[in-house]
Amino acid sequence: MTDAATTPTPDSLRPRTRIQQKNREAILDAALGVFARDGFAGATLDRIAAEAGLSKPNLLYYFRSKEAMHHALLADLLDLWLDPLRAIDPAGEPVAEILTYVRRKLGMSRNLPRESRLFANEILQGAPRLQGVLGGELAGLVEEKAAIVRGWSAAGRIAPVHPKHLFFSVWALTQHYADFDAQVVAVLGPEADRRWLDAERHLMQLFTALLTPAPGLFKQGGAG
Amino acid sequence: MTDAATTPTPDSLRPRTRIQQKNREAILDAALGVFARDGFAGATLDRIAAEAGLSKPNLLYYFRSKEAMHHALLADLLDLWLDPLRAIDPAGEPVAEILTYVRRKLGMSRNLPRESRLFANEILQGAPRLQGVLGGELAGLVEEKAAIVRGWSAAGRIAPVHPKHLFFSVWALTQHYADFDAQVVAVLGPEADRRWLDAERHLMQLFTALLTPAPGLFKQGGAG
DNA sequence: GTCTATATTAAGATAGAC
DNA sequence: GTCTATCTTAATATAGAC
Repeated sequence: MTDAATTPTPDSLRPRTRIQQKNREAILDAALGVFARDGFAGATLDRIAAEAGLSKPNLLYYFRSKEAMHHALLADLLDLWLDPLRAIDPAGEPVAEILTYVRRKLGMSRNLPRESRLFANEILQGAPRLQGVLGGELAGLVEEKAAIVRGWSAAGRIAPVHPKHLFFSVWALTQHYADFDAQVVAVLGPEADRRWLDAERHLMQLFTALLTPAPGLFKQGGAG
Repeated sequence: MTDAATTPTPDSLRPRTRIQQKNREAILDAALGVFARDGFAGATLDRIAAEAGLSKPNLLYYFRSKEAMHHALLADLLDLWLDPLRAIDPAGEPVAEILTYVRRKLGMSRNLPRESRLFANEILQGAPRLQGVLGGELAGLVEEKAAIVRGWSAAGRIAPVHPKHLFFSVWALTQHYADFDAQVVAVLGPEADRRWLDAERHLMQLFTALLTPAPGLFKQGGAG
């Protein structure tokens, strides 16, 4: 079955010419930067137009409103954002699985800081446009992964931790380096160049200490 | 020496009638809520006026501009924000000092969430009005306290950690519960009522695990 | 599809009566 | 000190030519 009118084709996937695609992407890229820095209310179409290299009315040819641009960005974001969490494998080695998760999330902070800030802005403002998704898709996925962590704790393969607060910790610690970068850089001064490397080392140490089970208790099966 | 004209009296301390004081405080209180939720650009004088129970022109009788209100809030905030960090005592028991610090910071997230979000909004936007203070007062204080932590690590009284990234971790983990409350509540669902208690337990466990030095290495002096 | 010109609304700030 | 009325600017969005 090829793509057809059977399933309602989402707006973001409607076929377009190469020029249309290119302009759409240029607009969304510019909008991402502006929304991330200035928030929804602080962002202006003038700025987005300038950064995209298009005129303001031309922006509104591609998106019917500022709101629509913001919506298009957010709609794609959560999926991307949750990829590392989805990748947690119940069959993997528990501590390694979580350390990998942390490393991936930190990598996203480093490589996608605008996305992180867009998300942070939205949540800070009470998640007016994400409420449903947070309580639905996100809560469901977290519930599923929390059960895995709970199982690992019960089996003594990691220390007993509150699974959901463990995830909060991963989010808080990794996203901090994107969202609060201005503060991180100001505090570190000349050390700031090394911040991503030092952050990774620090977070590996932190989660290893938190999760490594106390020796001699429960351990069943051992390594491998 | 009582207060006199010797030191330039800051605007926020100029003597006022009780009514003036009360209105000023009502305005700042309302402004704090609105700036925290909507960011600087998203905040409107109409909203602030409504929440303060005053007319818009009356707001501008007390503060010459929206910018001035924001400035007044930020000016007081950093001092308050850094109090728990200042309280870290080099003569205290290392792990206990840091756990106390974490507990105080978490308490501030719980009791002063608007302040936390105001601060987060500002940093998220690149700290345009705090750059100087972050690189000055904040960086200086962190440097001082980092030296203490470094000393504790060197003496084997806590595990060897990167002191500044340790502070970042405290900030990220505690402020997350204020700034991302919408997400925390959505993910926890019915558990959300217990979030502050569970967060405290989780963070105590996390920092205890991170900081407690490996037994048998270095330990000099022991308990007491 | 892209532009110039413009309608419309909202928000910061001021004037001036009381 | 506080209000109503208003000025002014800036920003979203649209009309209509090309």
